[in-house]
Amino acid sequence: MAIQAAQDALRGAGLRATRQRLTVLESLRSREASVTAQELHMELRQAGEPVGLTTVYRTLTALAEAGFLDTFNRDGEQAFRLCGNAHHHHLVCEVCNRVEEIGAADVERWVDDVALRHGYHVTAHRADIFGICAECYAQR
Amino acid sequence: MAIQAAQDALRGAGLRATRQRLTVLESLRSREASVTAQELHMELRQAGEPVGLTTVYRTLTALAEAGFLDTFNRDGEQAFRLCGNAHHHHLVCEVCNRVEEIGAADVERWVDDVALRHGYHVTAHRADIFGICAECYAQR
DNA sequence: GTTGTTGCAAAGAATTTGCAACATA
DNA sequence: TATGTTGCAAATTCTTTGCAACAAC
Repeated sequence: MAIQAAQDALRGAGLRATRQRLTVLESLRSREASVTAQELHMELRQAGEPVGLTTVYRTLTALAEAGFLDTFNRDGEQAFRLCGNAHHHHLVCEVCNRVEEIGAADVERWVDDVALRHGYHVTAHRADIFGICAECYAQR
Repeated sequence: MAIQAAQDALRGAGLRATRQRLTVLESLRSREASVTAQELHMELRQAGEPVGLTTVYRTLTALAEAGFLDTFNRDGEQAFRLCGNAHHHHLVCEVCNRVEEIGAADVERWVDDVALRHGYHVTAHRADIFGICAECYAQR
């Protein structure tokens, strides 16, 4: 995502393209792992591009609501990761927090089937696999 | 779960069968929805069987670790629900928090398949469907 | 009796809110 | 310039811990 693209993305979501938001987006862009607000805030501070903790929280929440970020629950703490806009599922490394998006037509079929049988009106679903990636596994 | 069964369950997990723990188990027993520690604490207080909030937290955590409870993340707050000991997935009503356990052989196959292809060593997986149950949907 | 458990009060940690200064469009 | 945004400090909320009294085995 170039700076231009990031600006467009923000504006598309009705958000002003401020330095802070662009900084957050840029930091998320090159990242395979998910991050919490606290982690991101600290990293930006150490990188000399400080953004207030409050702003990090607000930015991550806004981006997630706009559909730019996926959210994960990491031991009570909320973690975020940039994602495409399409629906997908995840393969998460519990050691390095890397997140891979995986397609899952099989799962979609299963979801529809189960909901139909139980008379539920589906609003969302989630299918994540947690494990240790090959790299982290080799280092133990 | 009779009182005797509850006592056995606790002892099996290396936990003493105290009044508080039996009260919590009994309250979970007849419940279709998940509950948070705060909710359960309040309900017990109103029911005239008070258990300290700290104890509710500790009991729910211990029971979950022992495999008696499933845990859910309800908007940042942790919710619990009694479950069988076997592995399973969930169909969750977002209005009344009712949780139905659903088998998912299809999902298990998908999990193994994806992990294999990505070289991951699976530690856990989760597949939940969120929606509105027929009952709640009718009342809107 | 010994050891695990309880529950209060206090501490901790993540997240949200009020509000005045400020930046974007 | 008008309105959205920032960031500090303070408030909230969920959860955990220290510790002395207490209950289960």
